[in-house]
Amino acid sequence: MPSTDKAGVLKQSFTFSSLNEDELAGLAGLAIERSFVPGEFIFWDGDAPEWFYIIAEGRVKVVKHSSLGKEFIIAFFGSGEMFGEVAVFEDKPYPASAQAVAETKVLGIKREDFLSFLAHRPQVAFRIISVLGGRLRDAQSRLKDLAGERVEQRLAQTLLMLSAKLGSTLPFTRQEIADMAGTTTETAIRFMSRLKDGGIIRSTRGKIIILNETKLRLLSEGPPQV
Amino acid sequence: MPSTDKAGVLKQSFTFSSLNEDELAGLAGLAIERSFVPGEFIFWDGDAPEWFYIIAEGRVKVVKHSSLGKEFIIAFFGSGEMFGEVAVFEDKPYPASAQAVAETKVLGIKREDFLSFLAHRPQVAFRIISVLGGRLRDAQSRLKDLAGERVEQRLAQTLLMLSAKLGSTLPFTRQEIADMAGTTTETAIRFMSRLKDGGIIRSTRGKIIILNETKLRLLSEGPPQV
DNA sequence: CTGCTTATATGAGCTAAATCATTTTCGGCA
DNA sequence: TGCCGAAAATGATTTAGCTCATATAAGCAG
Repeated sequence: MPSTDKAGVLKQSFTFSSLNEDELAGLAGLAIERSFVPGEFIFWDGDAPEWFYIIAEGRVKVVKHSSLGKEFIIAFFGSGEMFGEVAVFEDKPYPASAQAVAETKVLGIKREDFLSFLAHRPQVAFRIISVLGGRLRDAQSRLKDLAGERVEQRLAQTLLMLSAKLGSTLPFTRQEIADMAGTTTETAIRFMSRLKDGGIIRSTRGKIIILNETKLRLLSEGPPQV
Repeated sequence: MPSTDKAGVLKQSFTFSSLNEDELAGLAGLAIERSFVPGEFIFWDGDAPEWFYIIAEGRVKVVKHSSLGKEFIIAFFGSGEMFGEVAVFEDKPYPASAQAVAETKVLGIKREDFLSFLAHRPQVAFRIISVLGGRLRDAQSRLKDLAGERVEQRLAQTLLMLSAKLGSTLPFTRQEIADMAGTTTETAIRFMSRLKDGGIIRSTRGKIIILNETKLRLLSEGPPQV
């Protein structure tokens, strides 16, 4: 018996939720399932883009490394989200690496299979445009922050972005937050300590709970008048 | 008589070049032409996304401002390139401002008109996926640079990116380069002076000519061993 | 419970790059 | 031609935040 209901996984993803049963079954037929343990890489920056992925369960981070080896986290993805798609559409090497951060199952679809499936489903193409558009918007906003805001504001901005997506409980270490905001772990820790003192967050090891989003937003916007 | 051959402009853009004469004419019929003088804004960050734009002639920069007013240049666009599309697809306010940097003519198409045109042209949707994918890739690469590389390497990277798109003669001031690399004008000037001394670039006012791309690439990659 | 690993915390210096200030050069135009 | 505004150049000073070093605490395996 199948270990995962592939069509069900596809159905619950934004990109494919508009497909009917037959179409879902057809696409599911093209998909294979792969499992990864925490820390394992799904693909590496520079690999040929053979596969397009959808997360069935678990969590994946997409990262790039600087010339000095420092890690930058482009994004975290969870169930129903796709990744690796940019490389697939352009037929260029993956521009980043994907790494499982939890016990993770993904559906993989071969590049050519996916493209020919897509050729007959304009509505899926529109969904993809929508997803890419949203990601582009995010990326440009982060670019502006990295280029022009100070660390405090970048960190606050990062927390807000995460909470908009995941709710007020964020399952991240300070190191991960730092790698998303483009700063060091120490700086992230110091900032979080101040947020804790100010009653803006609460936290346990590896978890951050946002208590006062309004104050956090102030910090992320205004000049550092604290 | 029409001041501009609208269908001709569309035809020479990557996104629409696959359309046939009739389709081009149809789309051209939806487009209006607008002209801008250097410095004039086409839309502002936060405006409602009524229009989707294609450049007929001239040059446009897309910028975002930090909380302290510092300008960050997301991209420059020239003839045949589209901009403002992310806002249009998502029906959210423009996430950045667009400003003409030269005498510029653009074709504008109303959001709804464009979307309904697109609904019947999957091949155009694929082109758009391709454009968005490329821009997303660029943005993510720049994110990594801004977060993890030092200014020297970011500046070198910026020059390389521009030369890949425009050739070895780059019509930019040091200030513009700085605003793209996320640094200050002074720092950009100092860096350029060193590049000049090293015979890597030549330059006149407002123009930079890359003489030795190989050396520049070394600078952009390696640790600063100069 | 005990030890071990990993996250969090905190202090003290150091440095890349920003800031501030002034000067020189260029190119268009009256 | 000579003037003027913008771009480019250069020096001096300051500082945000990175680095390095060391310490405490929390979860987990045996």
